This record gives sequence, structure tokens and C-alpha cells, in this order.
Amino acid sequence: MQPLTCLRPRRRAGRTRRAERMNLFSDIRALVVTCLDAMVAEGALPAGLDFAAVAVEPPRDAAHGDMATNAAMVLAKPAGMKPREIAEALAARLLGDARIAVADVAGPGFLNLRLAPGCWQGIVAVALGEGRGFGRSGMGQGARVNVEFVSANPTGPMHVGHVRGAVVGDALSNLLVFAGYEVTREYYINDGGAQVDVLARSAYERYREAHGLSPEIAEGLYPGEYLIEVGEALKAEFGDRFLDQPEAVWLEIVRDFATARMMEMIREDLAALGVRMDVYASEKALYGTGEIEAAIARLEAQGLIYQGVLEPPKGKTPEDWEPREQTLFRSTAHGDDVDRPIKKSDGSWTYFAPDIAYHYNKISRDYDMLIDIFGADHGGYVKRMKAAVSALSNGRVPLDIKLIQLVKLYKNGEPFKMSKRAGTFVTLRDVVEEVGADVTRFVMLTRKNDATLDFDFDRVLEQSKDNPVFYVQYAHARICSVLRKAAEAGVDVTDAALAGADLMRLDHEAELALIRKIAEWPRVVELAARTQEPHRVAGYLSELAAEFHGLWNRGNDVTSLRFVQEGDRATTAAKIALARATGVAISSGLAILGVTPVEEMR
RNA sequence: GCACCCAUAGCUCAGCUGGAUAGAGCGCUGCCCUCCGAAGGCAGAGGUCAGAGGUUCGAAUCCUCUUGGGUGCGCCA
Repeated sequence: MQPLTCLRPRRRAGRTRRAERMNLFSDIRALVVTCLDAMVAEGALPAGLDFAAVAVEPPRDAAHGDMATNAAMVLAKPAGMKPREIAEALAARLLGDARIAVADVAGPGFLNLRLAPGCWQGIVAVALGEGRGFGRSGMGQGARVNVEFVSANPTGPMHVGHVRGAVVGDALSNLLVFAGYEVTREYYINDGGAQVDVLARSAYERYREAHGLSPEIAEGLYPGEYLIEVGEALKAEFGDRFLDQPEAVWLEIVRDFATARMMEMIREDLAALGVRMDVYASEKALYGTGEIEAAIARLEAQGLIYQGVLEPPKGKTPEDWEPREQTLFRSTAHGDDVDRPIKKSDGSWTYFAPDIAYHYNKISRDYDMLIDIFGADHGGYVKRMKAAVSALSNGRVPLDIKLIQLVKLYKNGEPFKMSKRAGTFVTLRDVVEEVGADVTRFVMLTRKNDATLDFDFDRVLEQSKDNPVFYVQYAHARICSVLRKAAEAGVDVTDAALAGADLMRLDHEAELALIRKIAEWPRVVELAARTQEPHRVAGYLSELAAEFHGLWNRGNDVTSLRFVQEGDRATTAAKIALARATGVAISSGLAILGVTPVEEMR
């Protein structure tokens, strides 16, 4: 077997021992930088150049070669040289490396590279060797990230509006872990405000109902039937102790009881979606511990707290507007548009104060980065929250806030109307029971978080090419199917055996195209992690599946492109290795999305 | 009024954080398959990247303004 020139020992060290993985693009970029350094050393380039903007990317047009670098164009100006001049010198140097077969200067100064035989094929063996870990990156270097998401009020079951945030937060967490970050998934329970009192009163009516009395669900209470069982549970726990008692007697107890029940339900809902939190942080727990006071005191020490009167909002002055003196946070000192109240006029905290304390708590837990995932309707809080975190951490801890746009529901192309009043709102459970957690998750991750998303209950289950979930799953199922078939034909289809196949037999352009797509996976992981955009993973998987199906389809016409070659075990093994490597990349990607790969279609 | 987000093919959207001739699916047109690996394949038409300036070797991408949509804007979280 011909040696694969790209298969060579990798550096390993310390805690990120397994982090230094095969990524052809970063390998070649490193090579480019090494060559540039050498050119500086011998005076072919001036010293002190910044190579940060030098990129090595797959070319848009495959005819341009395997990879392209913009090095010459990026450096031309700072070096005071012509792009072609740099490109030609760089090309000459690159050719000294065994991995570079061709280096052509093209266009305005692009350097198009063609890799030596074996480099691409080597990726197949790497994928087989790393399995589901294929594509893992050490990029995060173990940095600690806290991802706060969902944080739905504990007043009822999760509805469809929460689903997208839950899925995006969970997939983003998976992605960051895969890219070498240490991630905490966290849920902030809003159990300290007025809405949990409303919950308590609503549950109390159901408690009365459980005793055979007719409930009085007044305007503003939660009418949902999910509270009926809470009422019965209250009866089982407390008997008739609270009947005909004033609110002061039972409010707190019923509130804590009902809130705990709601959180139990929410955990179950999340579990049905495949989401598991590491930490459930309680707002209520912040009261009475001095945490809020401590956080505010810290702001005060920086001169950021004062008594003042806010201007009315321009254009839309509320009817009952009157100037009021309040305790304000000088958020404008950290980029906000106006200062924000932290105390109501009666002296109690606004919701913002415990939120500040909560973020202070996260900061003091020594995270390197905070991420909050909010619904788009909370966009107005982004600046003030960032201002608070900036002030509380002295600018040390960055806070990124992802806003999740609306999901529009459709049923067979028709908008699916929900009405809370009529009780026809769609819960998370409804969605999961209707289409399954896998489909729900994948579809929720097909668009970037700040764009609205259409979710059609019928279309997401459609078995056709225009349904990306189906298309990706189908590719995986086909791969499993062809592996079974090869096994029947006597081929050893274990990963270890396949990795030892004569991969140089994979020399057809269509096969190489698929390998190149597989080789992109580690790059996609880093790009998606850097931009914090898990939807890129879903997009990549669609492309990968398309490439695979394309090769499969060509096997219909060109029998030599079929994966199972009658009577030629060596070639079959190589082709099956390619199929399996594709399956590995699909599984790896689906694992980030939290979707289970299927082995056969039904 | 102010702030944030968005505007890409008829439709739904990708577009590598500034790169080469802007892509995919649907729909449309034409051909092929319906025997092997079912839930199709190949090809074609279709674009002022909302508009106008600017930045530079180079802009859908960055900056400014305009237009059009979404969201939010002091004691609700």
C-alpha cells in the first residue's frame, strides 16, 4: 500500500492532548505561514508583517484546485510589494513540501494549490480512526463558558415558542464542547416575581376545585388545565388546611409547591426534547442572601448608582406618565442608551436588580465567557445586561446575547393559528409527539437564530429531497445499508479494518469530491463555534448528504462507482471505507445537533 | 422619536465573519429512468444582492444616509 503522505504523527501535549486533530485546512495554513516566516527570514518579505488575515480555504470553483490562499493579496500592501511577486515566491517555497503538488498563481493574486496524491484519501482513514470524535477541535483551549437558555417562567408547560431557544442553546453548547470549550448549561428560574404569585393563586383555585368547590379563575389568573393535578396534589399534601384561609396563610407555601411542580414539568418537557441542564439557578434564592445588595454595592462603588428622574420615551409618551425619582443604574457609562431603574418607587427591586445579581453570580463563578439566549422580544434588554456585566467584571468577561426569532407554524402550507384564550396553543410536547424530537431539533437548527423560521408539521415529515432532515437521515441509512451489504459479501466492515484498506483506489473525481467535503468538517466545526452559529452544522450536513447521494446516483450509470464491487474485495473495502467515513461525519454532526442518526428508513 | 434585528432568483433561504463567473431546494422548461442500489437523475432559463454614496487591489459582506418590514422603549419578568 502506498504511504499516505498526510498521515503522520501529530503533536500532543498537556490538557489539550487530544485537541490537536487532523484538519487539512489548518495544516496547510500552518504550512503557508511557515513558508512566509522563512521568506521574512531570508529577506524576501519585510519583517513585522501580521499574518492573521492569511486564509486557506476551499475554492468556490473546484477547477481552481484543492485549496486557495489569499496570502499574497493580503500581504501585498503592508509589504509594499506586488501580489504576484509574493505569490510566486510563496509558490516556490510551498512546492518544497511533499504535500503540495501544484501551486498556481491565479486571478488578482490567489494561490491555487493542488495537494499530493494521498492527502485527501488520508482523511478517510482519519475519520475512521476518530469515529464520532472526528472534527473535534481544541480551539476553545478549555475556556469556561456559561450558556444560559430557555429560562421560561415556571408558570406552565413549555410551549412552542420556547422550543427553538432550547434547541439552539443545547446545540450551541454541544458545539462549543466539541470545539474544546468547557460548557455549563444553565436555566434561570424566574421564581421571584409577581407571576409566581399569580401561579399560586391559580393553583389555589384548583386546590379548592379538588375539594369539590367550583374554582374562580379570575381575569389574569392562569386558566390552564395543567394546574388541576397541582390542585389535587395540594389536597393530597395539605388536606383542607388552607380552605377558607386568607391568602397570607397559604400563598408562600402554595407558591413554592406549585413552582416546584412546574419546574418538574419543565424538566420533563426538556428531557423529551433531549435537553439536559447542568444548573437550575433560582431568582428567588438571590433574595435575602445579600447577593443583590452586594452586586448593587459593587456598581455603587464605581459611581454607577444614583437617584434620578428618567426622561419620558420620545414619540410614544404613556398616558399616565409623570416624572418619578428612582434608583438608577448608569448603564450609559457602558454603552446603553439610557440609564435603567433598579428599584421601583416603593423601594423594592425591579426585575433587573436580581438579574444583575444573577449575572454577577455567574461572573464570580469564574467563567471566561457568558452567553445568554433570549427571545427576540427581549432585545431591549441586551444593552443594559451587557452594560451590567461589563461594569461588574471590569470588562473582563464578555457577554454574548443571542436573540431567537419567532417560529411560524404551518400545517400543510396553511398558517397554524394558535390562541391562548381558546386554549389551542401548541406545547413543546405537542410538537415532539407530532413529529419527534429529532425532526424538531434539526428543523429548528436550519436557520440562523436571528431569522424567523417556518415550521410546517407536514412538510418536516415529508420523504423527499427538499426536506433536509430526511435527506441527511436517508444518506446515513443508505450508508448503513451498503455496509450491511458489503458485510454479507465477506468484507470486514469494522472501522479498523476499513482504515487499512487501499484508499488510493478512491481516485475518481466524484469520490474525491465527497472526500473533500468530509475533510471540510473540522473546518466547519471551528467556523460554527467561532461564530456561535450551530445552524451551519445543519447546512454542512445537507451539503455532505447531497455529495453522497450524488455519488450514489452516479453508480446507477457507472457501475465502477458503486460501493460494492462484485468479486473485488479490495476495491469494495476502499469504497466502503469512504461510505463509512461519510457516515462518521454525519454522525458527528448530528451528535452536535442532538439528533440520532437512523440506520434504516421506515 | 430612539435603539436593535432583517431585506439575496417567482417562492423559502444558504453564502466561509472582505475574495475569483453570487449558490441550493421548490416552482418553471426540456430530456432520461421507472431492470440492478425505491422514496428519482441530468440539463436549461431565471439576479441592479432594497436604493444611493463611501472605504480598497476587490464589497451581498465593512461605514454613512434613504426606503421598506419586525421587535422593544420608567414601578411586567
